[in-house]
Amino acid sequence: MATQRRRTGKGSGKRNGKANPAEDEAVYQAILHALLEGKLKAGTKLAEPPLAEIFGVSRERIRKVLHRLGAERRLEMFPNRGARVPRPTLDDVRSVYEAHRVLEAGVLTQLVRHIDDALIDRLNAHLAEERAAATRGDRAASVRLSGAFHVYLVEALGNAELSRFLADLLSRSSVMVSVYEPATDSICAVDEHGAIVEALRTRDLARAIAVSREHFLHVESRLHLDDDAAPAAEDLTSVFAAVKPRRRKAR
Amino acid sequence: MATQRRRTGKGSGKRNGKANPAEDEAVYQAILHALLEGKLKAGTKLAEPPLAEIFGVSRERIRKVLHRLGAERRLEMFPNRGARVPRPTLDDVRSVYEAHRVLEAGVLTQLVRHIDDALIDRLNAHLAEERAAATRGDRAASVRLSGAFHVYLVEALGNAELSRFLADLLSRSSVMVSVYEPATDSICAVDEHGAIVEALRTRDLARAIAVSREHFLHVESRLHLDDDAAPAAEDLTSVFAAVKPRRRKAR
DNA sequence: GCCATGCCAAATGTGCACATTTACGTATCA
DNA sequence: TGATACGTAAATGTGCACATTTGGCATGGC
Repeated sequence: MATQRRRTGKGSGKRNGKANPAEDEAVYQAILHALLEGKLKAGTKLAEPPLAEIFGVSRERIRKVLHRLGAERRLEMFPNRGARVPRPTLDDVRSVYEAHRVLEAGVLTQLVRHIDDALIDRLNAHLAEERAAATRGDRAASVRLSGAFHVYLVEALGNAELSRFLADLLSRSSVMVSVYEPATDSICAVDEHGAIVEALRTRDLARAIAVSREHFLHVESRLHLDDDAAPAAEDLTSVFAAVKPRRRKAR
Repeated sequence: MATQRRRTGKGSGKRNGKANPAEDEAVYQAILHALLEGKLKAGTKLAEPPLAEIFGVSRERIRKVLHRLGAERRLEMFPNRGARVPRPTLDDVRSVYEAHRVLEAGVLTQLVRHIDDALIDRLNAHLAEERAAATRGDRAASVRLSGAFHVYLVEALGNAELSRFLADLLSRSSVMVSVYEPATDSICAVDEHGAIVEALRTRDLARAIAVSREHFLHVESRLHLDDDAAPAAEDLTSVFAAVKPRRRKAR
């Protein structure tokens, strides 16, 4: 078996250098969720030492995660000056929405060529779910299903590149929505989704694109700059208090 | 060894650990270029120690670059087993081409709403360049300008998200082209580009999309699986011989 | 009173020394 | 002879110590 070689010095029961890829993912998911939920105020600095202390992992692990999030443009990285929560401008938000609009126009163009009854049925089933959630006033489900509708459209093409791009856009817009919160009922109106499906069923591409466009403009028009209405916090400890796998003890 | 340290230039610190962020970028660009140029055979393992030796930098530097390339899906990462040059299937290639096709359909849809004479003039000027390169037989310029045409179309929208997505698709397809090399004259036929511009000028969206679609299908049809025709090498030293910033002891 | 300068604590960046895992050659046995 | 087990070398993963940089604060000069 393994020769038990204990490193002298700071062992003291704590796990020293072991491979644990799950820990990376846990920290990554925790910070990502905090970003997506809007729990972190825009401009907040994410320093390595306090995060390492909060999560009870080494600084290098935090470091790796922060750089990964930076590469995904979910954090703003400043050389030698650390990572900060990005402060998206209203133009940034419009850019994401426009990209989603343009993408969906292309998707619809491709869809009308390959659409079949089975897909129409699936989309209608999804619409039924959306309506059910709306009628019973389940706002969380409504928001989720509204986003899922657009995911359905893209995934109907079965193209991994397009699906990935849409997922990126959606996660990005969800962050921004927390800043420029619409705070209205549901993000997407179900009847607009239904109109898109109906246009697809009749292979009316021009109408499908027009409805989709109006739909996105409608959603976009609800955005408004609302600076200090966001309940986001700056205190990292309170933000990550719930998901703390810490092993270290307090000093 | 040599205690001589230069402040300027790339004084590749072997024993001395100094900050040099430009070195990261140099290594990254070198490997990325090798990938884009198709110099690396699909399936080749990129181990850290030999690369560190070749570039004359520390292993951690190589490590960081490899992981970055893995996050960009330009390398295949296997936990505890290193990085390998991906081996794209023909379906992968078709997926990228289809994504490009779908994206451009959306871009054209948006473009016909905002197009003006100045843009038409710029596009025509670009077409003239393409024709000039084609008539003088400059294949390298033809390929470059052909790709730039599609970049022009997207950048006319001024949307950073869409531009980034297209750049990603283009770099990905250029890698794949080296595997499934078309080896024909030019990637894009100039007259097809001209037809797109003409359709845009007359605001004929349906025709623009149809031409674009045919254009992409035309390019895609040239692809063919050509296993061992690729001149890619497996020997890392020879691949990176030209871009070796390594410092010798005494010279 | 205000700006410039220098010092110090904290944070970031990096090389290095291990631990762990994988790959591979060799020996042993059925 | 072939397949399995084993031991060793190499490669990957990680924590740690240290260099470098940054930001703030105090001091002193104008």
